[in-house]
Amino acid sequence: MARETITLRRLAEVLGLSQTTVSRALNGFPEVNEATRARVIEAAQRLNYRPSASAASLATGKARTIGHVVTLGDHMMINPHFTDFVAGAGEVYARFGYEMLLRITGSEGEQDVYRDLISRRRVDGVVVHGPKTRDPRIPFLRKLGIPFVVHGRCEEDPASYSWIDVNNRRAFMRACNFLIDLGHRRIGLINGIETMNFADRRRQGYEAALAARGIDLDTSIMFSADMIEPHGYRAAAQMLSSRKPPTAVLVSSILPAIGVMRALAERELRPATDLSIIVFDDCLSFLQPGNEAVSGAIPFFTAMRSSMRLAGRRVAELLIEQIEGQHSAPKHELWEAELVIGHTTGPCAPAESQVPVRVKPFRRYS
Amino acid sequence: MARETITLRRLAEVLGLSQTTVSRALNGFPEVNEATRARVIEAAQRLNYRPSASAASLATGKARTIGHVVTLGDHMMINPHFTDFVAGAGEVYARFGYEMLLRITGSEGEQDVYRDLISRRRVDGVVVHGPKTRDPRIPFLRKLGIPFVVHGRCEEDPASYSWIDVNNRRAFMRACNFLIDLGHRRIGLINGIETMNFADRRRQGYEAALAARGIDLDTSIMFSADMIEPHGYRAAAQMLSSRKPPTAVLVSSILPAIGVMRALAERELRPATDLSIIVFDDCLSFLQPGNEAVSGAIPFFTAMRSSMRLAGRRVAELLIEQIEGQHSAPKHELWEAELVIGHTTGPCAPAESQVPVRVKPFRRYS
DNA sequence: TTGTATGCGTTATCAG
DNA sequence: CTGATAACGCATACAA
Repeated sequence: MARETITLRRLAEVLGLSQTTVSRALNGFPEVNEATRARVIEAAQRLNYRPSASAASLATGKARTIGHVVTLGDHMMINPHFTDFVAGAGEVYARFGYEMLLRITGSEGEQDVYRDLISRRRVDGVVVHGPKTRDPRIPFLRKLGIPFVVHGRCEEDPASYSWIDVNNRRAFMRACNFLIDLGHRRIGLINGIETMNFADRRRQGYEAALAARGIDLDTSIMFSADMIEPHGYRAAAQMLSSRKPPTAVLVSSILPAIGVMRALAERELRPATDLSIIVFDDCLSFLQPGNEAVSGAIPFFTAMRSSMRLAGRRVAELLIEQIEGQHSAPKHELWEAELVIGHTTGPCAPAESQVPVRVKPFRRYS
Repeated sequence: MARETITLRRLAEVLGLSQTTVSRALNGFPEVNEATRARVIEAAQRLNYRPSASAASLATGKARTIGHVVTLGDHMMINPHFTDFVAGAGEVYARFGYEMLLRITGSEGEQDVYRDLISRRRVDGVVVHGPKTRDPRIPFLRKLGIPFVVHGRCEEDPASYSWIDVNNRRAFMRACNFLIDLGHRRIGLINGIETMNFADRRRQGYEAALAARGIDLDTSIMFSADMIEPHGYRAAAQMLSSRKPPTAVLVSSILPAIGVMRALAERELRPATDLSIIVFDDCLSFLQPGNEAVSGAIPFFTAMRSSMRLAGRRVAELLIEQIEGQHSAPKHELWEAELVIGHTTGPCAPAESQVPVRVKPFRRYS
């Protein structure tokens, strides 16, 4: 029983008006008589009129669509952090009447995907996910002259485009200092893939903190791979089985941190007591009891925390501004992660510790 | 340096041909001279010509886009299983030249979203995610007369539309029988939200298996909520703290199962030994070491397993068939989940067990 | 305040 | 094998 689709022309016929007037009435032009406008709107609703997206797009030159290109990781997987980011962006798109286009792609020919999206005029702008330290996509998109916002940033010429990033370097420096203050001296690192700029900067923070306290690096307790559970498990298993296991570890995502927990359980070891763990927590919704601003209860993991969902929202807002506004200067936001103390950190065992330390759970450091 | 976008007309001018011929050459019409076709293709590539999506869509009436509407859960979250599904679907879309449109929505006014998508002709078809036992979306979409495929199915009139589903009832029956065979008599259930048809059917399977072996239901060890980590944790914590904890538990997703592990660790209990766990595993990529066909190694969790990614692929294929083909009859596929034995199941402790049982890990039952 | 005429960039019909 | 020409459904400059 599909009712025939109703077009602007038919709607105008029915109303005994011209297409122009109907179009203007519907699009809120001021010069329309309020009485006719009311009539038009009523009829449009009654007949369930909706303008054809492609016709509107063809006429205006705007697609009212934003592209997200997600690159499948080593494990042919979509980064699960993407889910929450997209949820945040989606809210904003809904509010402003934009659609979200998703392209899944392998790592080869990524640029072609962008070019394709742009030159077929399917999107008005794109969001760049997971920038590498040097990422050819950015100069490429700049050359194309299309609006885009980067979630994260690159090292080259970051002033020339809009981005939103977390201060990853400082976050890991801080987390590391916190562990050192607890008396830990042997601190492992389970990082993401370090061609990713965020992971690279996290390692810098870790190294800087150790260096500042005169602790030598030990690459045998530094790991880097996709942020998935098995990576955390394997890295932890290897460290815990070594002759000189670390007393604390910095983990780049809550997913590998779960793997660390598994490795501990397998050995009947306990977090905090036997191994202190701090994770970078993007507030993955499927691991949190509530929404992004997890409130009240003491979280399980001690974490540096920053919300993916919020980032998604903000990136979407910036991009829409850029698309609709006059060409303003690029904008940047550098967010500080919040340190939240949970149940997975504690003082270093006396044997290795220099000073006994006591910590109250759940203090927040701005 | 945004090169001016090149249109069919300009391309035709450059070539000294008519738009018609150029269009035909590019779209592979047989009546074009192969020499001219080659010339056209060469020029198109050189000038980087791409047809405007909206113009093509307007002319053909096809959007070459498929809509996915994802409803935010209680925790404002996107179901993480969605990620892998979408990765599978995306592969197929890429292969057939379709785009994927994603709409994030709250639970209210879901139907409006579909209506909007369809009547603005933004999509040629939609995928229905997470059908409830009675789901108004299905009759609604049928009435609209638009192509759609359901991932899962509803109870009402399932023959009237295309779907792909896992035999959830049998999967849980099988898992439950396996536990009973191991000597377990007190088996808990940590289920998804039971207005979802898949969760409802899983409970049916669980209940049927118990009933068949003369074991009474005990609602104090049956839980139902969003499939997230904290749900598994809380349910397990509650059961383990009770006077008569279960010796085994059936869990609806690997995420709450991780929560169960946390509850165990907290009490210094061990999986298999102290509590047997079987999970329904959708092969979430961020928890697996490899791709969907996790090969070789013994998995940690004993699981009923079915791949989300494969389901995404197949659903996309069916939908495209339906869009492009002649109106064929609805198709249905009911997949059987595979039982894979990992490290989280073992015989019931002698005190309660009737027969001692020994199990080899990693046998697969087709 | 309303209407006419034209263009947006394709595809498709019908001649040649 | 190729080319005019007319849709497709909307927006908008210009006219009234």
